[in-house]
Amino acid sequence: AFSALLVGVYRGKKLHYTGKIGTGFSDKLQKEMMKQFAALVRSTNPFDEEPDVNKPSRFRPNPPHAEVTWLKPALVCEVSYTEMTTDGVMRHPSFEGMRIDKKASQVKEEKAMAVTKAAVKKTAKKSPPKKKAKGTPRKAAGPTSTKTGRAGSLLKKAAKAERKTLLNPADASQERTVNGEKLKFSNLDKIYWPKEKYTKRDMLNYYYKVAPYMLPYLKDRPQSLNRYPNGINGPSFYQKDVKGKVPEWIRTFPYRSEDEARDKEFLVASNEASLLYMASLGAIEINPWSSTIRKPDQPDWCIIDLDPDTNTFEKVIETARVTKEVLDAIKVDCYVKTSGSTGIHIYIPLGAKYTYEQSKEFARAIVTIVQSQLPGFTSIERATKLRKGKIYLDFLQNRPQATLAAPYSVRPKPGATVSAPLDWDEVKKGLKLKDFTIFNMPDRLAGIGDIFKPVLGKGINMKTAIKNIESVFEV
DNA sequence: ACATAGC
DNA sequence: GCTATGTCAGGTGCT
DNA sequence: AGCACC
Ligand SMILES: [Mn+2]
Ligand SMILES: [Mn+2]
Repeated sequence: AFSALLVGVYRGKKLHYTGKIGTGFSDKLQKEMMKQFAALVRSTNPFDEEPDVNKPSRFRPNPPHAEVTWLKPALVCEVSYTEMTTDGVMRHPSFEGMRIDKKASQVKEEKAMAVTKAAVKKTAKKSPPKKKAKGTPRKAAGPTSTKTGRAGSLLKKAAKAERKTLLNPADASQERTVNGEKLKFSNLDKIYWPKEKYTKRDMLNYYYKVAPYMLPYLKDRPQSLNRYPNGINGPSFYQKDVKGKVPEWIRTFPYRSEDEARDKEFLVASNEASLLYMASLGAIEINPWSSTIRKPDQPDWCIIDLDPDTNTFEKVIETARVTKEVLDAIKVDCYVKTSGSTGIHIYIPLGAKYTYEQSKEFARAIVTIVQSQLPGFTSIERATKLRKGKIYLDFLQNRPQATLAAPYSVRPKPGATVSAPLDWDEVKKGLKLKDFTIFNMPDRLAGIGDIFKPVLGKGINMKTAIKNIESVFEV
């Protein structure tokens, strides 16, 4: 298979590079295309200038190494994209299909058109095959947004442009209606990140932009609020019980704590308005349960939380890779994200089919194997004193009421970092937590979409997985 | 943000 | 009446 | 029962 297509258009006699397409083709279609490509392989670059296929982009800061296979520029395909960047390549390109009706030599740059026609571009091409990665670099934002509309039903899945901004840069206090609820945002000029001078407004605008991608991981889940009303260097506090303290449209989930004989209520996220409401309270971090109120004791995912303590992030990356190998060996799907702070989170989809207890014990089995393979710098001891500074393979977050920073959650850390879902091919030397922030995550999402989505899928078969553990690892 | 204690 | 201060977690593994 | 930990 190939990871991306390099395409271009003719300027006079010269074929000019216009970008790399990494999405929009199915596995089946890819197979057919590869057959077609076989006869067109050539040894030299057909473009006027050779593109750098390994150039990092803003949303793939550390792309997997790609090798190019050049093709004769004989084939034409259709591509949707949101605009041309200042570097002259397509922004958020997505493959829309081959065009057997067009000759390669006819493919010219399209002019900006009215909103009714063509977000479409025809191009001749060649391709850089690679294993299975999905790379799609591009660079820097254009200064204006060249409006390219959608050509109706022709485009099934055009790359989405970033959502527009929620709050204006001028007023310190603003009201907006979201999901039919009037939300008041105040203290918008308050500096939440002093070193960078990022404000509460910056954070709220971020949450608004990513809300559609983030909501599935929050909806119907009780929340543990961790509030920083005066920014990341100010005092913070936890808030779980919101009974009588939130507007009536905010959903809640009743509970009783062990010691206190008082009725309490968790806040439950239900829509964008509730996400923005939490953020407006200074909840920089969003910390949802792993289960929903529909099945409060049955988590949708199992978490393996890698906490580095004194170790380098390189070692955490190595630990994540070993964890992935162990899970691959027993045929268990898993997905990975940066914590946004110092560690890495690995999620295994459970489909709300098992209890927290089962999830925890499954995680324990996995991390026990990982620890035995990396005894030098990992630990599963709960007591920090016994860990001796090793990476903690934390499986104990798989219990009722425990939370972790959600996918795409902002963290109260320098740089306004966010928890960033990753492709496994990005989890390698060179990965940096600080590469993912409130300012570049919306672009990455528009480009590659929510790659964490399978976490909410059908879920693994734990019985089969445990059987595989027994046979593969002889435990 | 809000309740209560203290001046 | 005004300002200062306090409060806004909690279950669990373990000793 | 109390503490440490997340
Ligand atoms: Mn962690
Ligand atoms: Mn942890």
